[in-house]
Amino acid sequence: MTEDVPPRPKARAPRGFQDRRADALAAERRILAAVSRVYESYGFEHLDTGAFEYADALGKFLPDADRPNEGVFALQDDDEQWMALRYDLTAPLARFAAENWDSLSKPFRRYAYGPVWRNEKPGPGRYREFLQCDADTVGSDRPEADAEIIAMAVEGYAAAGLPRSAYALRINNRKLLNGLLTAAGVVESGQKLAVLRAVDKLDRLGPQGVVSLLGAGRKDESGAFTKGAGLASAAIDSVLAFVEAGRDTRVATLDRLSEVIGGSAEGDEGLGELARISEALGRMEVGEDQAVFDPSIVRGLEYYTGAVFEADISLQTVGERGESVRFGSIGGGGRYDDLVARFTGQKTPATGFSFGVSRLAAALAAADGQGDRQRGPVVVLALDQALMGDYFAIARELRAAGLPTEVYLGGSGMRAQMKYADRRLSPAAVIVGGDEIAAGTVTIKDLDLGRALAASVADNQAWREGRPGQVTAPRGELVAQVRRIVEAAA
RNA sequence: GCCGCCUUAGCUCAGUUGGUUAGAGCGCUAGAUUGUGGAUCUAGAGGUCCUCGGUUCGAGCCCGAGAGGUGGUACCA
Repeated sequence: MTEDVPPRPKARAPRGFQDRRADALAAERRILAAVSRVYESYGFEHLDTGAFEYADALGKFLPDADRPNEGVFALQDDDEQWMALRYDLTAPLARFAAENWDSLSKPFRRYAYGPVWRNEKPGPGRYREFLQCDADTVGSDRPEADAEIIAMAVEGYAAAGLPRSAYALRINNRKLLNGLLTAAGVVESGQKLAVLRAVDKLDRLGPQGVVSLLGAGRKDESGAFTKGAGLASAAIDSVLAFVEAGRDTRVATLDRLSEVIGGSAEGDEGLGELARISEALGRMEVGEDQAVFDPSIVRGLEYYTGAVFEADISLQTVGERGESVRFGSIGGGGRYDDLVARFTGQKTPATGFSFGVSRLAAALAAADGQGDRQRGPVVVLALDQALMGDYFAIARELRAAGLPTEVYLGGSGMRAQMKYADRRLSPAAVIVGGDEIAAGTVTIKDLDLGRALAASVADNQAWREGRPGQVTAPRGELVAQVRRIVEAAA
């Protein structure tokens, strides 16, 4: 009988999706706990919403029949409605706030964290599923609300464990550049957008590159040509002067900006908002090195209407192959006064910030040298089938005493069991065979001690017979002996 | 989306002008060591040579298309 062999599926994660193991998860959990504590200390309430939203709630990236998954992961519900996985936490917040507006106490302040999904080309440090952690204030147009968001972001990074010198929040206001462009006679929206994109590339291309992109266009090393914004040279000069207006302190930058902006109504409004943010940041004692006014910050998102924030990490690390590893932006946000209005028709001021948790975790791991590995449990070796009951009794006793413990459940011999415990980074192994049962004792091995000694032992016979870190104690001392070893390891 | 490069064992890679049975290191499993982790030695398992089509007596190698990966660029709510 010949049977068709069913094709075997290839075991692989979808591209852009990653498996995270205990070490990475523990790091994420630490970050989320630390940042949540900061948010709650400012009075923000925790909110969780579902992974899916109806597509029309997600904004202008609606799935259409031809390309339903452009940018988002979308599917059609059994009532034909399009639903899509959320691509950030802000759109669901806007929906929630609009849906519950009448019953919420205003301003509504909430924080949220969870995975978001984007259906786009993955790259290094860029996934199609990743964690964000957001805090937003809905219903306050005060610049002080922005200042508070900034202060929390700075505090959040510190609480997560980033060294102060490794990060900074860069702050700008959309109204400044808008006002400047209006004053310079640039009113066409496509052209404005091109200017924003050009300015955004200052850090990567430098002033020269930005000037080309503001003007006719730019050809890169690969020969590809990017069309420019087509500004006149006078306008280019004023944009460049604006972009380079950054000074050592927030107040000095403000002074310089007021010289450069040139008195448009919108520009003055932006300056006024930044001044009040500056005042509040000063009184909240947010350091000049932690929160910087930087006119070149744009944030691509079109929905921002006022202040914009972006967190940069300056950490430079070296990867496994000696290449330098750069982490991009590790968070961003800003003021979006029109998002809730999409649902309610009423202009509702809102401002918020989003931590890129996954990137932050990667940055932290690089900063402190790959981070700590999670310790394994105490392993009770299964040496004798007839004694399995005793092994489970021992494990129960240890767990009851608060010591994570497992009985080895594989089928391999003792050597493999020791190796198993070693590779799990277990602090101790409990060895009970016929000898111990007969004598009423337990043998406990301190695996860390052996790990430390291993380097200096060359001869296997000596290594084995030396039995480093191994004690045999009366059965009644089991918990005390194991606890001593585990606590020394922690 | 566009341009370049790449795809051979779990991982990193070698593979001669196109010629018999496709290799190495690391890792994995086991033995040397009946009850002891590292090192050493030995053995073993592990392959759709990315896929499909073509050229050829013969293709891992040549040609075409596609997929995936990667770097740059564009976009990025």
